Amino acid sequence: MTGLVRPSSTRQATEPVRQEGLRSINLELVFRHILAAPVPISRTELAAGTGLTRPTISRIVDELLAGKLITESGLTHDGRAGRPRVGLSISDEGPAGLGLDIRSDGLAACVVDLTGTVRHLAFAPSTYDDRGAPAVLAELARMAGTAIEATAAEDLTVVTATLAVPGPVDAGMVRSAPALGWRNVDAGALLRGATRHLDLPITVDNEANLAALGELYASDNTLSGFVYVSGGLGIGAGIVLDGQLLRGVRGWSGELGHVTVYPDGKPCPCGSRGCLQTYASLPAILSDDPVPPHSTPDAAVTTRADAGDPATLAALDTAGTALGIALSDAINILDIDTVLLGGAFSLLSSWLTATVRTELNQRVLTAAWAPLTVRPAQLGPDAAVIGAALTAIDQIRQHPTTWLAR
Amino acid sequence: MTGLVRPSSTRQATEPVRQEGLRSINLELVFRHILAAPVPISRTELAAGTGLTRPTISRIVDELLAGKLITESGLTHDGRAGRPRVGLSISDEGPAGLGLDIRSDGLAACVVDLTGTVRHLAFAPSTYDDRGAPAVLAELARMAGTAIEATAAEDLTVVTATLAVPGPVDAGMVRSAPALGWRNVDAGALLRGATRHLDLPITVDNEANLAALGELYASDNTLSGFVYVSGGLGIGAGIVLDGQLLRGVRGWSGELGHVTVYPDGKPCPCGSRGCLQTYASLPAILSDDPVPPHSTPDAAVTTRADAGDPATLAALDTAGTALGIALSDAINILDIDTVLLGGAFSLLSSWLTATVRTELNQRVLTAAWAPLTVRPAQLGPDAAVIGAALTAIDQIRQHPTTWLAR
DNA sequence: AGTTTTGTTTCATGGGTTGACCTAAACCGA
DNA sequence: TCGGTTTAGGTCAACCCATGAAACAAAACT
Repeated sequence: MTGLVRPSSTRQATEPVRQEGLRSINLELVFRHILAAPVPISRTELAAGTGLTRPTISRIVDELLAGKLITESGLTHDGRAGRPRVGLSISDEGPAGLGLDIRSDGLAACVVDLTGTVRHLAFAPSTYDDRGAPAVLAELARMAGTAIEATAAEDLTVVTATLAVPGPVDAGMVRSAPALGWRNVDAGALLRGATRHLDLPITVDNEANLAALGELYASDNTLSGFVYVSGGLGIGAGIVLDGQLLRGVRGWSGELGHVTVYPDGKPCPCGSRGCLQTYASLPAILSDDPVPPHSTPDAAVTTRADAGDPATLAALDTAGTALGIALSDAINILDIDTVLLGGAFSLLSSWLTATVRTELNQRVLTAAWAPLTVRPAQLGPDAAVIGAALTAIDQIRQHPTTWLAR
Repeated sequence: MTGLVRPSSTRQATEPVRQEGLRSINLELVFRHILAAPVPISRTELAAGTGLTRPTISRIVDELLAGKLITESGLTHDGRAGRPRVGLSISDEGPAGLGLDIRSDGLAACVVDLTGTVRHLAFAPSTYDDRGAPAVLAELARMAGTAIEATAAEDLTVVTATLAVPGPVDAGMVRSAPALGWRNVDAGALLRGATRHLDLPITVDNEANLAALGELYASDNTLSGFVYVSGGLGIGAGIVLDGQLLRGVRGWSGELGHVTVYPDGKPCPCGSRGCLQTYASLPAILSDDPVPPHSTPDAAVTTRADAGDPATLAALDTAGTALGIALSDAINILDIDTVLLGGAFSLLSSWLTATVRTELNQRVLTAAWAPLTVRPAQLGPDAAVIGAALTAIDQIRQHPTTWLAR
């Protein structure tokens, strides 16, 4: 994995750059080169790649080694004459990122190291009907503690945490998360309180946004612009353009579930009519059939579809059509070339993909000469936790100087 | 006007920064501070604002003065004790940007100086039925020559040109512009050929995109995220988020005219059904009534609406509703807070705004707690030319070093 | 004339570069 | 097997150049 880093030729400083700042810029440049290298890279190769001289590279590498951000990983004997090169690669010890996720079926925690490898992944099934937000976040704080302890044994230091929540978030405040029965819950403050002893900086973000970032990492940056559609009790979307998450003015972008599909269609709890959610969310696909006890909506739909239940198949067709219409709106507006079906949709993709493609090909103006990709997400239900952990560590990946200055 | 500049805390270098690069970073920082200042600013104020020391500011200011990017504009006697401050402001001589626009009713050319002031604006009524792209672009090249000559007399040097075209553009290639009857016309190459003697770097972009940038400038950066909807024979949109134009993966974003409003609605020439264009474009509002000779579609609609023609008023209502639905999709997806009605819609706004607002308030999820603004665009039909000229000059505004190094 | 603030000059600092020289560790040919 | 060759990497000087600090000059006010 090479991370979220995208080259950008523009440089916009808001504060002056002094000589010391110069070193940190070049240090970050070198670090990004090491991040981007698929195999361990030598000092000389770095000098050639960055344009800096060997003495400067040596200085910087020494600093990175001292800060445990990179490691020397043995010699490369490639048969050529001369002294073998010393490989440098991102350290799998040192700083790490913690991801936390409140999923419809339980709580998840995840630790990712600097290389982007998942080092810890825990899941605890849970429901939310009977418990309030403080209890849920206290439980999550316990899981965070366990994750930090477990990875500390492997010489990892968790430096930041990101919490994924199924709903729009605004500076740590969860505006509304119907799946959890939350309204205006200050999840950031609650979690900070519950993890006070850990002293972690905590960020809260939308689940679909983080899952999109997870998929971006997992794709090794082969995706340039895509929508991650997360199906569940509601429908959310994370939009990535040019390797960057599109957050909107207030961070409430990606409300695909409330895009109008049929202007005079079914009423939606939001007050509008014909929202995508009323056709393609799990409750809509299940219509009024109750979910059997000890099962989940996700499982109920897949088992019925597998069994060939005609009502369910018809509902999936309706859902796919509606999803395709909403997505073609998004693509006409945004000009992106890939759709990732995530959340519950990743399990249902075999019933949805064809229908979605049909609608896209008909309705997206540029589809005629620029093909679109529709495929299930890679990381499945763990996309959001992993994305959250990766986001947390990405701050250090992009700005290693802040970690070195700790 | 303060320009497109937005502070960005991230710094991502792809090439090493040496001492000289350091100076250029700080030079650009200082230049942006001067751009952002509403009134002439002194060296000492710059030092306080940027965090650099006065000697450094003096050095940089000397360079900017030598390069004619700024001028010393007299002393400020504000009654306080001490030596009076020497005001520094953006030069209204020196580099300038040229904008060119192929409008449905004619050709336009515009020159804007570094301060963002329009210094030259010319319009030549014209139709396209009888002429091919080469003839049109040759005419435009003549207008460019005149504009450059006229402004050279005022000590302005046009350094770049941007061409606005009503249709999706891809590296200078106009994919399709139905209003002009163009398909796959390499407008960039043709214009470069016709202006070879002027030796200008030429960019081609979508008309709605450039108009959006024009409105952004004109708003003095009070807009953070907005959609500029351009009504005409078709419907296009320019989307600005965080002060930056959203171009999409291939630069084809903003195809609002082909957003699906009624999935089983009227067929559209694009092959789909129920596209916004089939309800809200000028031809749709005029339905089948022919435009009188010596009039334009724009004028025909406004005169009929002013006269209270019931069919036209009904059509405007349908158009407003469809526009509101499509815009609410865009806002749910993008999270922006302002809609600017541009092109022909700016003339029709008194009949459209209320209907659009109604739909937005019903269909946008966040409208309940975050109010939306809907208003006509400020610059009217000249938005695109002005935006094009501003884009051209904006390269120097953002990276003055490239101009100094010429 | 003294004060205050602005803008400039002078000098020291410090980072990066160049270039030279050196060591380490592989290969190669005798 | 051994010394020569080749390449990687480290170390040291000298230099460049932008910034910062402090002293200095300029132009207003009191």
